[in-house]
Amino acid sequence: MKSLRIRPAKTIRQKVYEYLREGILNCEIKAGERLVENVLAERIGVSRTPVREALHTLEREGLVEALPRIGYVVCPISEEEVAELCEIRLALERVALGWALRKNPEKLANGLRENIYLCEQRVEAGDVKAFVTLDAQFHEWISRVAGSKRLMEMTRSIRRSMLRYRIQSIYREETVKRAIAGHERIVAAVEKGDKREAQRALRAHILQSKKDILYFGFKKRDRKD
Amino acid sequence: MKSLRIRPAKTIRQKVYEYLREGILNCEIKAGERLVENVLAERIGVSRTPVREALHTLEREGLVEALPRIGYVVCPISEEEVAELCEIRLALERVALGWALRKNPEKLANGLRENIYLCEQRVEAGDVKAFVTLDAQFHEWISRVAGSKRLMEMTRSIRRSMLRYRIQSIYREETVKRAIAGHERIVAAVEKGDKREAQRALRAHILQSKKDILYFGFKKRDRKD
DNA sequence: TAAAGCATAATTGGCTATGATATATTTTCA
DNA sequence: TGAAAATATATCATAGCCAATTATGCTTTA
Repeated sequence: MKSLRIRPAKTIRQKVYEYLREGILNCEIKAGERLVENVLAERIGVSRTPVREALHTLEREGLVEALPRIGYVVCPISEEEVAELCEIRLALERVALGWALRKNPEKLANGLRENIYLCEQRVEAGDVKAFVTLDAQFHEWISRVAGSKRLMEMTRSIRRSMLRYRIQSIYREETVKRAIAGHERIVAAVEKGDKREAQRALRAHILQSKKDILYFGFKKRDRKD
Repeated sequence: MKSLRIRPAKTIRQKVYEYLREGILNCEIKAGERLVENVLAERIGVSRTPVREALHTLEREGLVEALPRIGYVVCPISEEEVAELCEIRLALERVALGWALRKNPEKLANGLRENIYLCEQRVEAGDVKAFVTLDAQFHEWISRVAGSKRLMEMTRSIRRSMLRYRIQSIYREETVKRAIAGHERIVAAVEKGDKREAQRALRAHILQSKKDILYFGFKKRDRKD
């Protein structure tokens, strides 16, 4: 019997792109660091072409800056940008939540409720790190039920970008528990079918996470420039 | 005296990208049409490399779909997508308007007021088509004053995508005049410093344009599938 | 010594050619 | 007719090359 393959095999440029993206988001590749086509190609063991194209994709996503004929550098970070991203994210996820509630509130509620269950289970077991993935899934579920591929891509991209900053705060039990409480409030409103309250809860949740990020991600800095 | 050049010369891939983008937005390249690297490269008179990279950019922007190992096709259009885009656009421009009002309301008001003046001038002179550009500039100004490069890119990209649909409605004197009136209401609120009214006006304006697009862009269709 | 000028290196942009791979289409043959 | 095989098509990827541009280090000179 032939094997059914829905997803085509990943192209090399996708693999390279994802590899570099993860490196940047996990801060293994630091802000300001240069990315040189040749060096990367040799290190990874592929030709320049897919590396080049992966860098272009990263540029379009805003993770690296392309300086023509000079090279690529990982974009630096700033508090303003975090605040910016949070507000854009909030606006987009509000739209997603509205659509999801209109389209299929039961499906929405069920998925979110299950996610919270998994979160609590993991956190109780001491596995705080699992929250990174589960949190992403929580928010992605909203966009998924909303049914807009475009909106899902946009929110996902923004959430990803923020991972660079969240990394400082997201592993703390304190912030994780607060985030789960935020999720809980959203789900409760969704289950009651209260759209306004759900959006208020989403707003509060995202703004709280913004505070956490800014506090834990930037408090230690002491730059003068 | 030598000319000062801040912006480096455009790369070929940028030119190809813009060329194809305009073609798609103006509907000279129709939805469903295939884009073949070789054919385009030969027709344009460049090698395959920049064409390829331009296609990747178009894909990331959502104008073409990449079928791995098969080719590229111009994305089809649908009413749902237009509605989607309008709502996303509304959410993002609301954010932009809020920031712009907070940052520099005078600069915002002055730019918008001048734009309206230019619009009226052109329309009175019978040049309805000029509105396409001026309308883009009106909305871009809001994002520009807001001061977020990211937000500006996002709203611009969405507005551009919609040009494909707007093309049907935007040249009609009726809709142009209605749009200018919408702009007028926004500016009036901005000049009074009334943020809530400004956002209401923006909302009304964008939703009206949504109606126009859906009416003039889709009323003639009679598909059965 | 310090500044200016020059040569060189580094890096991406772009072109060409070629082969690999996956999909679509046509032909062949039972 | 219908399935299997061959062919065609288009992207994916590699390799190597040159061009354009910027950075850098060295040399020269006042």
